[in-house]
Amino acid sequence: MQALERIVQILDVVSGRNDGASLADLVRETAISKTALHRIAGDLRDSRLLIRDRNGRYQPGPKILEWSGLFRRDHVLLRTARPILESLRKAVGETVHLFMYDGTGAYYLDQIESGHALRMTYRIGSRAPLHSTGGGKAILAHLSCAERRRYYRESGLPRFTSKTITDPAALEENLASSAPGGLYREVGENEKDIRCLAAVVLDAADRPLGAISITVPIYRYRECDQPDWEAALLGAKNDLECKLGKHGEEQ
Amino acid sequence: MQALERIVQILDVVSGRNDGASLADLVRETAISKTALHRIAGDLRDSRLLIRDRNGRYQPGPKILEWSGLFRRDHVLLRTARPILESLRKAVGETVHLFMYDGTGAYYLDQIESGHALRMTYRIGSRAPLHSTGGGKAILAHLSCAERRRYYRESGLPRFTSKTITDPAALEENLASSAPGGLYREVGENEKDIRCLAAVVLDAADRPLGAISITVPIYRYRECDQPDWEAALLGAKNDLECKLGKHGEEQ
DNA sequence: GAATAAAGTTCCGTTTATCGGAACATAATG
DNA sequence: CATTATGTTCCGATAAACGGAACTTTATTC
Repeated sequence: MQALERIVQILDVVSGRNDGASLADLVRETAISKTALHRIAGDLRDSRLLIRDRNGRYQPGPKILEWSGLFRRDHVLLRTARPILESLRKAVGETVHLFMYDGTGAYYLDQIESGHALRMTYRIGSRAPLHSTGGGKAILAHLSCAERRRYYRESGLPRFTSKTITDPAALEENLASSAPGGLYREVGENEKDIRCLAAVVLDAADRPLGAISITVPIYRYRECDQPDWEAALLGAKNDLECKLGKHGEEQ
Repeated sequence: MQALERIVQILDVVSGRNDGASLADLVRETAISKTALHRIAGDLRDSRLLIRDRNGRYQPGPKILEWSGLFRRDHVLLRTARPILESLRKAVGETVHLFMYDGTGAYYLDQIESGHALRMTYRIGSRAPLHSTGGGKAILAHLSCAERRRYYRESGLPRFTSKTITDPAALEENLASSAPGGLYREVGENEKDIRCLAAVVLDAADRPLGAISITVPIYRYRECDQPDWEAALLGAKNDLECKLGKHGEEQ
């Protein structure tokens, strides 16, 4: 659908800038003709997906908030996980993430940032690679072999840093040698100088719903914290799985 | 644009339900053919605006979070107002709202709910009528006569309750007789048994950016609270206007 | 577990919604 | 005041989207 691709392009540009985009900006940053942009932007405005500020620049519109507000309010995983993430964040003092797996890939569903000035921030809703992030690896390890192979093939295991594992065989081995308790480590594979500890979140049928992770800059990492973090993370994982009805019908 | 209208319809239905929508649900709730729905929903999935859960039902996709996350992070008015709304909510103990005016209408930009079981909840991002809500009236009163007349004409001043003011002349008079300090009252005009106290938020050129309001169920309203609320609301309004750079270049 | 109904998917000729060039209008810039 | 950048309107051509019909798969009923 051509129209949709263009709509997405436009909204990506507009929401990716701090102070919106003018029509000319859109002409430069997309491959869409000025005429079409003018028309589509007008239509997006009618649908309240865009608004024009007093300088005539296009800004994200309230419709997006409407959709996402409902999203946030009603999303079971998000709503259930929030308080658990908050206690985890409080316990470890570092950025924690909630990943969601949707059958083809994972994305950041929620994030609570560390209090430190230097912290890891990703964009909520953006894609997380499965092979180079802690949460992604935790999920990958709990897919069937067939699904894993399909991911290897379709993604091509792109390299992000010098440490990214881009060889399927090496990745298989890495996944098999997980940390105690079914936790997964990742050291600089997705982003230089960042390490990550993650646990998968499974449903009643042991299929991965997503993952929880703790992310920390490498220089702030201390070996001695590790046991506490592992315990806290495992606690959070179990807590969340229980609340989602995995281990018997509680709650 | 037909495609866009359909996309919006589909996402409205999907995000308006608690547990997503099946294709058949969409066939029932929109006037789009099954074939087209199937195709468009597939395209929306490719763009990550929808996902399919394990029951095959369509759910809002991460792209929406991505767009709205950026929206929330970067929106000046929202970010600036948040802490102010929080203290206001704390001071009065009732639901507070932030309205934004975008040149043609107003919408709920943020909301902090009261702790009470019975509270007023609107959907963030949804439209707020200008003539029947406290915040709307505060904004309306600060538009030029021409803009106000245009709104009367275009909206037709629809009636929501028996108390809604639907006559332009009566509304003009109502707006002229505002409460002390430039505050606006609304009693059951938008929703039965709900009353509201609101203040406009102006920019450096005295044009309305939006409004702040306190909303309370009529039975919980006590005359004696009024002076405190008025003071708190005026304080919040001034605070916000200062932070936005109205009264000289502070901050 | 066969029969029936409902939901989901694919195919393909038709049509209409969208496309973009060109010309025009308006606002910024030097 | 000339010049350039930006925003807007018009309109015929075209390909992108449309929907009916047929088909497959999944659920429901007896």
